[in-house]
Amino acid sequence: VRKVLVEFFAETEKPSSVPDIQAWLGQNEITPNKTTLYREIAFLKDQKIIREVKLSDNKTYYELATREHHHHVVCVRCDDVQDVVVKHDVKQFESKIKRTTNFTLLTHSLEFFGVCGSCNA
Amino acid sequence: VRKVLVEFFAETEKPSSVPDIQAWLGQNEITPNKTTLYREIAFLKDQKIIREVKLSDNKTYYELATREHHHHVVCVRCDDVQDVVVKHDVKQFESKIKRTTNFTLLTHSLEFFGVCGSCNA
DNA sequence: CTGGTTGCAAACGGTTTGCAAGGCA
DNA sequence: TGCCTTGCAAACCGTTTGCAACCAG
Repeated sequence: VRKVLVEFFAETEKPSSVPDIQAWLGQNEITPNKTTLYREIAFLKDQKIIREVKLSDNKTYYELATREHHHHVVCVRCDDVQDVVVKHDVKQFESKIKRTTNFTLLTHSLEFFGVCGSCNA
Repeated sequence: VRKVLVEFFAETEKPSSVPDIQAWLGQNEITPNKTTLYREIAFLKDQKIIREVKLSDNKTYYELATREHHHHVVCVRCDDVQDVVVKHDVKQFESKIKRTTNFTLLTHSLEFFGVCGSCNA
């Protein structure tokens, strides 16, 4: 199952949740138990092959960790997700935050919500 | 219950989840049914008295909507949450995103994760 | 009488856990 | 044999829903 998962992530550009993955695999005649899926996902995450992504619903999404650092725009109508790469990123904020809060920063997450082109039409 | 909730949010500076609120109320001898809480929270959110906040766990948090627009720094050790106000904010990114994705942007969410001062000691 | 409020029980959906069984070196 | 992998069932936890009771104007 592990290999199939890596292939899945390689050819999937959008973040996927475990239920998403299970549904997709199901259409390809692969029907692993959900426990297996959750365990494999945890493994791949530990190995830093995939990374967690949180969108607005209370689910956990995953995407290949090899992808360039980026953020997401989520359509509130159709749930479509697009990547956005922000030049210079949020780094400019981090030094200020370190000064004002004395946190040691590890990561950040930035998502935008709106209505996509096709839903606007 | 509604009044108590508004008071609760007024004197609480950190985002709170419904289970959080229920626990806090419990210590003050107020024990409403969780259904009631969820319904009141939904009401306050509809009235735009409180707003939703998503942190890294799969729970929904709420805070007073009257607070200045800000973001959060979450300690990955103790889950402490601090507010941060970022000057000029993320607005600078939004115009670029509008151009490249033709989304109509509504909101964004930005959270930082790290280790707080006391957990670092 | 009516509309808004509350409670309870059940369901739901994503996620986790305990345990037993299977596959392979 | 021993370890890694899989499945199944049940639990968990936040959240939602249907329904009945209740209270106030």
